[in-house]
Amino acid sequence: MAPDVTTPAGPPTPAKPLRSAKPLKPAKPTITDVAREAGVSKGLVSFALNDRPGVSPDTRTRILEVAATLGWKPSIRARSLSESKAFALGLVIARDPGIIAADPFFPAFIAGIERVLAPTGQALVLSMVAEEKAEDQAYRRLVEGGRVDGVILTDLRRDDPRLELIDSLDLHAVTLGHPDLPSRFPAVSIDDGPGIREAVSHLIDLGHRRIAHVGGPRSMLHGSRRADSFRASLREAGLDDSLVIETDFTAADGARATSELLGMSRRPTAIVFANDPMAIAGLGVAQRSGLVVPDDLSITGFDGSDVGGHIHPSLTTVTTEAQVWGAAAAELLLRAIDGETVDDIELDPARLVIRESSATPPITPPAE
Amino acid sequence: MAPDVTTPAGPPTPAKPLRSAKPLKPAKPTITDVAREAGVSKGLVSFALNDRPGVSPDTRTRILEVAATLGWKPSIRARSLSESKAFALGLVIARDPGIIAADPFFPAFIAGIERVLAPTGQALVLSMVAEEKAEDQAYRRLVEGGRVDGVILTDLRRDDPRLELIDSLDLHAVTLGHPDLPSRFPAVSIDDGPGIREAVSHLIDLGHRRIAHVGGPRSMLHGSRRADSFRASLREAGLDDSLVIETDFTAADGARATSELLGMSRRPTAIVFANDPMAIAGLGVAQRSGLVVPDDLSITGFDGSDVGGHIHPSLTTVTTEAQVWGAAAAELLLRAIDGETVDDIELDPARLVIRESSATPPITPPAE
DNA sequence: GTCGGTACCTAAACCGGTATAGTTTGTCTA
DNA sequence: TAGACAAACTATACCGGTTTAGGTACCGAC
Repeated sequence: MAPDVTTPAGPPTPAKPLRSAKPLKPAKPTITDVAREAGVSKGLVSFALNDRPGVSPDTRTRILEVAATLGWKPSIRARSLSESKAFALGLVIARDPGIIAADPFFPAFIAGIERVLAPTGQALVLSMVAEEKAEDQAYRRLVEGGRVDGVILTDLRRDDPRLELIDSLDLHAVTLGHPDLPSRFPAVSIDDGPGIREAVSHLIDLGHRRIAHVGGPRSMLHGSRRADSFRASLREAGLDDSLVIETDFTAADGARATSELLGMSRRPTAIVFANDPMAIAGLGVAQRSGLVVPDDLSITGFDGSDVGGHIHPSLTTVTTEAQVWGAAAAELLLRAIDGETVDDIELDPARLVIRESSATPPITPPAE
Repeated sequence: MAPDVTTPAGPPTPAKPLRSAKPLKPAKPTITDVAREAGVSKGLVSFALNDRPGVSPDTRTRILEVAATLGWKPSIRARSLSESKAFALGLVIARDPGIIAADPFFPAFIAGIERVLAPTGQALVLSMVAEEKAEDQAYRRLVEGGRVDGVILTDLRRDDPRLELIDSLDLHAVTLGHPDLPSRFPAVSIDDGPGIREAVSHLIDLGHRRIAHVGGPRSMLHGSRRADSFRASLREAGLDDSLVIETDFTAADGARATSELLGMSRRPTAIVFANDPMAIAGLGVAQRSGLVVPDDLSITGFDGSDVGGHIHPSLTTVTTEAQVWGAAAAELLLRAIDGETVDDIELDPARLVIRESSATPPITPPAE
């Protein structure tokens, strides 16, 4: 037999140095493959796989078996196009990464969303933008290509323009907390009020009379609502409610606010912070200026963090179940997308966890 | 003509009470609408919109104008199906939400990814699972339906089974850090070594001779590498390198490890922690047991957090630029997906930031 | 005058599902 | 024994893009 000239004779070709040593790609099966293998039409396979009537029991099991042995998995891409659905939810976080990093809320919240989404085969598309002005674009990007079926709106603001935007984009949504505008979107909310009130009355019970609040931005609804609850609690007790300082939720700004409060001629004996990172930073400022917490100054946080329980003194804080929020929001949104008319959900109110950073005030009021 | 009995005659049906008061939905335009409006074929519109040759300049501009006035936006769903691409990247985070919450790394990392992704129109699909065993499922879900074109692998472990898994799933990937197995995936890495070495020699320069390390899980590569660097630095200085305690990265476990170290007969005068939350918890333990930091004990953290700079004393730490990591990883992965052959990227090594929690050790060594 | 080539454009297939109209088969009824 | 009707199944259109195979028209060249 003549040597084959097309492939030069010689030593057996050494295995060519593939970057990936995979010779043949499995080429994952489509519904057409299943149909051919089962000897039925494509449409019938679709029926069988979606548990719809009009398929004889025998045929149905045969189709399912073939699909299983072939390892068939539905293509979300095809299904998306065909059903005009994305099978995904969107979450846009519009905060400076530095702030989010310090805030234990989002990771737990996202974990809660995932817990609900995973079993349904849906996915979470996350978009994180630094500035609020880029937020519009983020939502537009998500919806324009049809990437998501709905979004979860966090960090609601006063007169939040996103409500209008989402509405105009014809998208489903749920809000975290009740917006201050009429909204056609269901809301998942926790009443911050009881937690703040608990914190304030805890401090009053201990004997504090000058209590300050280091709050979040008033432009954010939960920020302003915590401040409102704080003021209301103090007024009801007949105390001065004017010691409220607004911050941007960062540890740095929390430290600044604390310095300001401690520099007053009649400084407060207790400070209620709107989140844990600020409380921890405030604790640092107090200690730095020679005060002993809680002997000279009591401190409470919000949104219980892991570290708060381990610092010295450990932080009295108001805990919220971020995971439960996430799960509830995802569940509600999925149902809304499914066409159900859904109602708002009220979750259990935030609760105070008393630890070491709060105690009776000094007997002689400071600087008086 | 006999009255139609199928639809009973009667007053005109009143407008049904819509929940949304939007009468007509805009029905966003497709490429076919553009084609009809511009008087050309669908295919030509596709050519014009994708800057491909074969379209006369006049026609091209006309098509683009029509597309603009109609407000046409490409459907990612259709494009996905047609091009067999998802136009999305996946990130699976397999840690307990509590740990992630305390760790400032991920938010910044994700922000970095977004910064690269947003301009390209791609999206980030996030999956967060609590247990490692659910991880496989998470990756499978992402890839099966074709939701992502590639994934970013964080928290590499020893003999990480995911490398094999991703490979078998025929997916693109980048790893954060070099895996300990041969891998066909490009890696983005920061050498933790210099940061740890800087921290150790900083402490040695201050006069410390008994230095301990509270490290991450040895099963995680960056955990064990930090520990290795720590040991090597000490050995090179001729010091005891045996004081290494393994933790799970949580503040609670950091506190436990610190207690253990401080309870020793000859306790260390300095502790190098593998992350900031553990360092802060460790600081709490030290203070609780009556030690003054940094006079009696020096402490360093890792992965500089926002709060670390505001506690008292402020935390000496090793900073890593998580945002830069994220951006680099996303960029690399996009290029790999595009078919380019890409090389590993080495980022600037982590650097020590000296603050207040490190100082000269006490003159009389403790408990001796 | 026609041949070849290029520039511009159309028609139609394709991606992998779902939805719907229509066909076959069998059974029950009149 | 035809007609009605339901069950089981097939064929095909459709979602909205991309891609490829053709098809004109116009050009210069021989």
